[in-house]
Amino acid sequence: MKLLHNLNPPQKEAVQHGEGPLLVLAGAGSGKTRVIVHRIAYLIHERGVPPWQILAVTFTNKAAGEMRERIRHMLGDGETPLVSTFHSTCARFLRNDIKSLGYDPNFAIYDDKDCERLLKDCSAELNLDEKRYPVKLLGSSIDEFKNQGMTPFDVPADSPYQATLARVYRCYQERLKRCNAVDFGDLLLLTVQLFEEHPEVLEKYLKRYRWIMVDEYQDTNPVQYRLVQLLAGERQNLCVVGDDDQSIYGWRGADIRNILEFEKDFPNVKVVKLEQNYRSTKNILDGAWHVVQKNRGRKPKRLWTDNPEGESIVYRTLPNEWEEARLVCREIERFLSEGGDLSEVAVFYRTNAQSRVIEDAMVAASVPYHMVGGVRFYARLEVKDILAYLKVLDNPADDVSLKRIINTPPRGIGNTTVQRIAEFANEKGIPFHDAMLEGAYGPLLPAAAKGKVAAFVNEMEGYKALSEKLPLSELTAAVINDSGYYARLKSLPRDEGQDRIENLQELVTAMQVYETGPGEKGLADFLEQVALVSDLEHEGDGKKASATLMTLHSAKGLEFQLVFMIGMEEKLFPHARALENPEQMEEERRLCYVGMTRAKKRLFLLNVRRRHIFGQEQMNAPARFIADIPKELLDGGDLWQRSEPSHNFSSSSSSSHNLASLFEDEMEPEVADNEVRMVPEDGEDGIWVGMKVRHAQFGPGTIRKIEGEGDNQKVIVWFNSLGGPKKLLVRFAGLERA
DNA sequence: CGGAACTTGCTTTTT
DNA sequence: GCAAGTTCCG
Repeated sequence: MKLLHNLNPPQKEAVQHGEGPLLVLAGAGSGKTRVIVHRIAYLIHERGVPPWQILAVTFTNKAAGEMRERIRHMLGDGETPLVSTFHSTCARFLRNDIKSLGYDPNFAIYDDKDCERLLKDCSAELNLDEKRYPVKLLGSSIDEFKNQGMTPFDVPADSPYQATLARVYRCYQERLKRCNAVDFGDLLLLTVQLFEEHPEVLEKYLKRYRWIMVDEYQDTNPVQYRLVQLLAGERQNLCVVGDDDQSIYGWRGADIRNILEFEKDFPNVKVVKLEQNYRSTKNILDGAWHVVQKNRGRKPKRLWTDNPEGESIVYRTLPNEWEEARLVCREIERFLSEGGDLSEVAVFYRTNAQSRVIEDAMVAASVPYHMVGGVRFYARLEVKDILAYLKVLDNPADDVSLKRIINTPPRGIGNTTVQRIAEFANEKGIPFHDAMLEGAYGPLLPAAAKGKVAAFVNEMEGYKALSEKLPLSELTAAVINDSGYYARLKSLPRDEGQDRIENLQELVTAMQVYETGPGEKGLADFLEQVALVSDLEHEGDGKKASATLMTLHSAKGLEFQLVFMIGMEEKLFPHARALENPEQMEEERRLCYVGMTRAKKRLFLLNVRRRHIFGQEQMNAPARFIADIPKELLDGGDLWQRSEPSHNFSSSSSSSHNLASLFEDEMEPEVADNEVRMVPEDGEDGIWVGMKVRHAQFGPGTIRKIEGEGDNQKVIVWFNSLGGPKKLLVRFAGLERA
């Protein structure tokens, strides 16, 4: 076993550390996962620790998956340690022992949307003014309370406002319990409560899990911190790995002090620093360091690398987001022509909304890509609808799901009826489901409504019966058909219905895959996966090479040879909401650091002069981070406010464009409007047959024909250079009026 | 009660 | 610019 082979001295030190707390400060690209994996193998092989005594906790499913994979690769197929996210770990504990807290073990896990529905009911019950207490705000406040480890009774009523929040929180919590449901925050908080109020339960887990590892420790919030402490027990065989420079989840309650003060919390801790970076070129590493080094709340340190200096970091400013996207595609093509591998390419953006333009450009340029995150599959309307049927079958007390489907598709059970049932449920403090039965069989409702509700109850009983004999995928197919949901989608206009039908087919396929996979095959287990994994893994796409699109947040832990960071503009990145708050600004800076340090060989920092946000044109200054990178590391750095020359079509008509003033609104010459207006927004005034245009590549030409509208608008242009026509998507052509 | 037409408010980031 | 929520009408 070459366990210690190819490890540098500090890595070895971390791997070989025995009992007692261990803090590994692992810089970007310093072989962090490697250390965890090797350490686990070391414990098992050299220390004789049984695998089932080891628990490794991560933040994301992706990280857990990767770690599991690498452990299996190292240890083979035998028994493996439990590697899972905080939330899945807690869900597992709660499924076993939540009875002690008065919930049923088949509790549902609510996502944000579900919680919002519930909160709305609470808000109504408490007669709150929705203007003063927007549901969104209530939700985030409660989430924050939970992250801090506070129950409704821990909320200090030091102002009327706080007192109201506490009341909402209490109401919300009661309702969740009545639904036999928990939210994400509860998974952690209830587990802590469980352990603190029932020491005998904790004892059970302490006996079993004797070695605890926590990845990305800098991202733990106070509840997670408490959980880790509880699980460490007196043994304190606790190994935490993290990097304060990569703490990017402050908004989710993560407290960077957890890692900065770990040494205080565990006085006899062993600290190991991993400072050699194996990933990036010197230029990239240096550039990133200059960005993050400005932060005050960090442990002073500087990574080093034996890697070559490498290429300069490339900085470019484009006229608009479409040109930005096109540059990305062109550079990807260049990279491929140099023999690069598409799976080594990533595009990072600050907000999900930015992905669309890139996607469109990639489709147009035929660059295969896949998106990580984004609109989650299981969050789609139609998927949630069908899942709601299944959730009710699994847990009839689930009010939110039941109310969702009772009249979806329409079965003539209107608002009045639902309201009456809900009122009855509230009066009695019983689940909506029980009140609904009363409606179907008792004197609660007028005859017409009663009949319809009874029919629905019947329908659900039918599914329940099916659920006992059919595999999940077939049950689901039956629900989709028999409920009339499918017929309804069919009846929609083609463009609306088709996507949704395909999504439902994908849902059934996902279930079939799940059924043939290993492990549990039940409905409850599937639902848990859906709640916690929250996205379909598209690994099955045959590892077909494709570029990766994702937010900066989901980029953490990954690496690529070629990285683009787009939208490097003030108000976007750093995000507008961070501008006023120094702490949040530090987090943006770390986010920038995380993004840059993902790049192994080539790094592009891009921004645009004008961008559409909320459908409105905005002009923002370049991200401040650009100016923090020494000019000698940057290609384009000395001209940092200059437009990208070779792709700035109007540069010939106005050389003043090349100078620094472009970002100042007043100075913006109107000539620049041309190229922007040419980008079709709603197909309005911009173009007409016979119009003379200029194309970056093909030069001057004349529009012969216009086809389609909006995003799909195409033009046929007769180009002089070609001596013939060319069909172009207006959106991507970047045509300029000639 | 159901569906169309209109209005709104929204965007950080994820389990 | 868009999706979701609300209002209004048949």
